[in-house]
Amino acid sequence: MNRTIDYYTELAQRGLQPSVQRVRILEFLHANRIHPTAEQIWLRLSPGMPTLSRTTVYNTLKLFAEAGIVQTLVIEEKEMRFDIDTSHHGHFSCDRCGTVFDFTASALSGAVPSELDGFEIRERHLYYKGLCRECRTKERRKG
Amino acid sequence: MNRTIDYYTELAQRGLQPSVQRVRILEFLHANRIHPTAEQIWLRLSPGMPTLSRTTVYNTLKLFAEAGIVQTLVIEEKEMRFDIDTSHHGHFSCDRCGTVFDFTASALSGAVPSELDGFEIRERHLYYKGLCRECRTKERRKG
DNA sequence: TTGTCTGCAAAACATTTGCATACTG
DNA sequence: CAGTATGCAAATGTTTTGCAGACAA
Repeated sequence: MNRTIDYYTELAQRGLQPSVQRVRILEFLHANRIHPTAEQIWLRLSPGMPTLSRTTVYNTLKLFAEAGIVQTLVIEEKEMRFDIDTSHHGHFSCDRCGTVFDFTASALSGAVPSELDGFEIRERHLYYKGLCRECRTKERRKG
Repeated sequence: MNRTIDYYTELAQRGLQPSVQRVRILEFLHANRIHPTAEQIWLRLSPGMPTLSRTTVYNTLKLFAEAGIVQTLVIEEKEMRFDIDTSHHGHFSCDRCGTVFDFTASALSGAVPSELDGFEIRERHLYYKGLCRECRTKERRKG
């Protein structure tokens, strides 16, 4: 089974033109569950596609977000991250190594507080920050 | 009772030099619970303090954040918001008017999932996005 | 007087925009 | 052929940095 074809048809079925760039970006997101930034995607794909521009990566990610293919995470200042897993889950961002971890979060599926009655909720995000296990160990060693 | 004096001593007690700029920014944050951006604070204070620079506003907010006087919200892309209320609560950001609302969120005080065992959690944020009551009504009127 | 704070100008950085060229149906 | 996608270069907007002068303990 050919994955490239899978993603090609996935895009086509959603009514999006399955250009080479879009298929490769979608492929990358499925294969690399690292909540990448646009820059990371570009850095990893451009060696194999020398003409790929950052603009296209940005355009494509915006398109994917609007189509509901990815969710956008604004957990850190400055750069946005993209998650191909659009299910409800929490995100932990390590202040030291920058890695973003997933964790299960039932709070995101529960009832909405009455203070928000009448509000239309489109997105729910639960973000934790701190030190991941590995970085915490390293910090302790240093002092 | 003189509020300016209160904030002056609050800063002094925390070991921060209570400069005119810092007192005014602290005062503004207490009086305007709007989760302002650095730019908003500068826009509102500079008419009364013509020499106030954006740099000072940024420096001061960073200082306040490090001192635990404010919490920083990265709910929206691009600009950071500052909240003088450092207690556990959720934030709702309206996609249309940009207003950030508070809501009670017990999920932020509960237990941490076992997936994060060994992690050091320093911050927890719950962000909702969508349309606030008022904007939802307006959207419906438009069709 | 010695270190810290302020504020200007310039830099840094992620993202967006304008537009010409290249695809694709 | 008509419409959409790509990609370069330039613009945008927020935040940071370098540095000189002002201020405070």
